[in-house]
Amino acid sequence: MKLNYHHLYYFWQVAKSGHLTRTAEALHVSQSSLSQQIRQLEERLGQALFIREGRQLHLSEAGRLAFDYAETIFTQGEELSALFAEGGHAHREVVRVGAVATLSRNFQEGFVRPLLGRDDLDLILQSGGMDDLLRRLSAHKLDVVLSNQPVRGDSEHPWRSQRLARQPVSLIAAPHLSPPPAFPKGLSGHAFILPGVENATRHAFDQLCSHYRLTPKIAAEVDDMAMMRLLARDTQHIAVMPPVVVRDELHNGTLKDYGALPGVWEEFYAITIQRRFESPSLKALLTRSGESLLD
Amino acid sequence: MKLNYHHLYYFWQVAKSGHLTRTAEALHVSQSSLSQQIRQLEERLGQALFIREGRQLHLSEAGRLAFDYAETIFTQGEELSALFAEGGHAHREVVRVGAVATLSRNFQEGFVRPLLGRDDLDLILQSGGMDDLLRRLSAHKLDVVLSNQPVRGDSEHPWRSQRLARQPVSLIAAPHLSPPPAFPKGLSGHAFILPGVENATRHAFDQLCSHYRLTPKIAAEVDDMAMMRLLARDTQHIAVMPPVVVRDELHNGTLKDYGALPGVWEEFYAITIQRRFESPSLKALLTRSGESLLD
DNA sequence: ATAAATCGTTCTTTAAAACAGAACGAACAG
DNA sequence: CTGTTCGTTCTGTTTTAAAGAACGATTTAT
Repeated sequence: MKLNYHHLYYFWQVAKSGHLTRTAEALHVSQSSLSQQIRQLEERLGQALFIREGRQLHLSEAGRLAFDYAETIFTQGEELSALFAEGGHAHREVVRVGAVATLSRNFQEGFVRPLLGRDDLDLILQSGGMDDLLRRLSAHKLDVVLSNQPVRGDSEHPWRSQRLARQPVSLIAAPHLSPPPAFPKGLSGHAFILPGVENATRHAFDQLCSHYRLTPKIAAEVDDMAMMRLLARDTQHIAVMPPVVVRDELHNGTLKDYGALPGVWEEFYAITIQRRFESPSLKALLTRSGESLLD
Repeated sequence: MKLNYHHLYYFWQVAKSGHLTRTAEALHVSQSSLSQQIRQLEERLGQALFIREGRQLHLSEAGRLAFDYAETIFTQGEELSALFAEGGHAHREVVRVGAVATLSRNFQEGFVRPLLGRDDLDLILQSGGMDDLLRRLSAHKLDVVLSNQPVRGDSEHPWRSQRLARQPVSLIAAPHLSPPPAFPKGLSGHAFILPGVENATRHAFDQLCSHYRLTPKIAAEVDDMAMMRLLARDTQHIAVMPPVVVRDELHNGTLKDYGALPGVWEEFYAITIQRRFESPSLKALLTRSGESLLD
């Protein structure tokens, strides 16, 4: 037995104003009709939504609960309605991409590159924390979230994490360092700029160090790749990061790649909610091979 | 001309499965009925929601948009429905209070104290950042947010900030300090533990210092009142905080109150969204005099 | 290649709902 | 005590949703 949204709508309107007669006039229906349909809703839900005191209506506790739901339901509906009302113009395709703020900008750019040239489509890029982005994903305010970590979905949040690409992680530092850093030997006297502890790359790095019984000196822990790039450029410390991030600096000799760390990868995941109808453009993005994303 | 949620529901169901006939069977209606009502929805919105290719249905861009809205609308509806379905038992009153994590725990406790004894009511307390809490407030997942700062509401977010109480802010430190700190003189040689710069109390403190041309030495900036309490207890520095926070320590002599700062107040605000029907218990909380909150 | 089956649309009829109007009763104002 | 106001209930009417049949287009099977 399904919930009747028509009834719920009337309930919502009456609950908002608190008056049956006035609402009936505003909605251009008779008060008897309103009264009946609200009663039907109450019967359907099995509980009184209003407490009748004399000739006044007060929300019951159940009513307050229902009202909260009705509020989000119908504000959404009105938003939708308004969206279609404003000019009958056809809707352009929209792809909304969220990326965790700590993600390499190069990668983000590589991901959306196929969409950049197209003027038949709106691209929306948003940065944020993982929690925030996933919330937006669940609320259908985003189509995909880019992250360097997969997430485990559950029945309530049926997220799907798909690895798009992985890239090696190197020791990056100023050129002409002496002694030149190398892994696993030749690190003495150097300090490190590392990703923060909640980063998966950092975890892999720590494991690697532990395996070789190294306790590297840490100069800084940085979450943001753009920030790490700056620090690598402006200090004499060794940054542990994917070379792509500092591609330009490597090319023009400002920085040098002292070699990749074995078994340490920066990984990239696309997190989506499984849907029957994915946007065709997004689908195309997700089925590309990983290579083209990382150059 | 209002949006027909009945039509939207059918559209949502068909869009989810992608098949009209199967959906018709699942919903126990004829496919003709489904087809017609979806067509009516399209006419109402002025745009095709499905693209008919041969005998297949694909979502149009407008359809994808509508589907996203429908999704949130009807998942909310199903949640509501489920809530009432699980046993016909009457709903207990619920008061959901959010508090910014930096707020004094004493104050939070004082605020909800009248509700603690009542077993006819569920109390839900949540901590979090201001952004997060306000989002929950807007989504009707919270009834009130406690903060030490007011927020300005706008048309989209009609928040109402109501000052509940204010309390003096004192210099708090270990007893028997020499020289005993005093304001505005007698601060030399002492360092301070202060609230973070985004805190309104800190702002008032800085203004006061600037007025007396003082540049106090800062030992630590702490956002969390509970943390500040610990630091005050375990260091020799002077904490700038409301005495309430360390009431116990003041009482048993672990800490000493060296006097209130003139014109500096810690303020407490309750942020709500204006509604016609507030929970009576919440209403009672909000109309109390401020004094009882702070002892 | 042609027949049969599948799937969505359209038209017409039938069933179900939403609706309006009148009668009723309780609460409040003067 | 007498209007008037406001919500409820009952009854008949109107509107809307639903079912069924006919149709056309597309895919599958023979």
